[in-house]
Amino acid sequence: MKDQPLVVFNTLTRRKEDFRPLHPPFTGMYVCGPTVYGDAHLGHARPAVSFDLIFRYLKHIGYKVRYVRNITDVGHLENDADDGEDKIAKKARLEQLEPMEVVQYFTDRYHRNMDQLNVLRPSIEPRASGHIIEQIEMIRRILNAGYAYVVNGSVYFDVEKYAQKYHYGKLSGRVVDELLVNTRTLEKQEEKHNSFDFALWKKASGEHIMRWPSPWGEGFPGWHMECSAMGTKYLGDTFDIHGGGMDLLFPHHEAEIAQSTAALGHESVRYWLHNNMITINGQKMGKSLNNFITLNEFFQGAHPLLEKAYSPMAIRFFILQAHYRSTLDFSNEALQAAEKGLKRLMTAYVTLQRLTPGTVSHSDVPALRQACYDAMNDDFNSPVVIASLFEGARIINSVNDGHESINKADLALLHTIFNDFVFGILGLTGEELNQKQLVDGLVETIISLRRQVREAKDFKTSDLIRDELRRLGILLKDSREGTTWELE
RNA sequence: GGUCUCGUGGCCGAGGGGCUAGGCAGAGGUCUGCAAAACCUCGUACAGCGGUUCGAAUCCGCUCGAGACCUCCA
Repeated sequence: MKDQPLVVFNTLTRRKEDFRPLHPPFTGMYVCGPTVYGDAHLGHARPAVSFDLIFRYLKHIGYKVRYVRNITDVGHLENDADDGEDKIAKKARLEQLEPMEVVQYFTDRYHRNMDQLNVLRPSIEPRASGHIIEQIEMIRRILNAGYAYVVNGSVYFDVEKYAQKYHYGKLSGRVVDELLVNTRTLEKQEEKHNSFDFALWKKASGEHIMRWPSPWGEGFPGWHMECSAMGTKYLGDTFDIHGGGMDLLFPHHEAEIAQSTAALGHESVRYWLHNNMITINGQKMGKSLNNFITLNEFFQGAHPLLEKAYSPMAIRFFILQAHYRSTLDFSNEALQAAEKGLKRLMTAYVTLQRLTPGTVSHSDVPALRQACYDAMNDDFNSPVVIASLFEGARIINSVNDGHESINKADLALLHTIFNDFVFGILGLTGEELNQKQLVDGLVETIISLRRQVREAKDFKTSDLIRDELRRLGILLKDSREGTTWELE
């Protein structure tokens, strides 16, 4: 079952293809990571969880995966691709911090959020600012190949020239002639030959603080350069998978293809995988619409649109219940449904631990396992995996209730299925109860029961309760106002 | 305006020419001191209109509606 071909939907061909890595058992995957100028929101969780699922599954079926996910800390501009302020630099100016302080702060917070979601760390997490040399080198190669031009200390990609030999727009379906008509003409773009040309290197103006020396003067790299440079640096000139959000298809990924092809003479990426968006009230949740809810807000319930707090695992499960290429609509109702479904699955797992085998099985457990692999092999169809796992939960509960039985081999298989898929591949974890809340609640409950006993003048029982708690290190103190407690 | 998606029962979501997922919510039942959990049963959904076909939610066309990208966004 693991030997069945894995089929993935390649955005480049718009169809499902057999996944055949270049150098099995090794495979490489590059995914566009966050620009660290703010807290991660639910939209950021989608690619993180989706590609975590893919990373986990590839490893599960035996690949040695090198997973590269970058941190964008320079070059990502606001407003338009060539003349906005750098997002990081802007934040630094507003907060009166060094840009790298902003980067460190939000990178740390991003990592914390990803850990909470049980998203595995990538194998390599390169930063754009740490790869200026590689980017300059790649720009030089593009220039040498004749697909870029220098103007006044900046370097631009020559899309028209490139399009004469290669297919610009092959990933996103854009047509160069139409781009000319449809691309907005923006201010201060007179340096470019064509409006659709994009910056590889930008000259730094006087007040620009994030700047590096280059053959073309002091400046900084264009946003698209980092991924081309770092992807090929760590995964080779040709590598298997490149992922990211669908909103990056154009221009970001299209530009990446053009850059790599111009510099190397061939494309770098074999399979392009794109996750869809999370919507809120039918619209994409994103920075620009200012309709996003951060992960921390979800975890704390601290947002007007949230009826309550949602645990990281509820969020993860919510995301996995939809296929990664479908839009997923946020609502409190949907989130609460996910929360309850997750609880049902986890409770079944606990029940599974105390099941004892019988002589016959009434349910087809091997078929269940097969269904899980079939679903994953069909472009990572996690919702179908989850449906099968719920069938597993049904079997567990029925056996537990004595409505059916399961033989020894099938019981062992059920353990394997849950361990492999629930924890290993879907990456779900049991919710940890908040220990402090739990202790507080328990002690308060005991104190209130003891009060009833005391009111009934049953001091023998009330003293017994106090002594037993004291043995655990919990000291009860009775006073006129009532009973308080503390840990000794 | 261009390119491209998508419209599935109260909600979320798979599937994708005949075998009609799953979760949540709801109804009934079993169990039960009560409750919870669990199990069983139930609703018979595919935007509309045509067409192809023995047969369409699934293919084709049109209409309506929603969204994404075309500018930074995961």
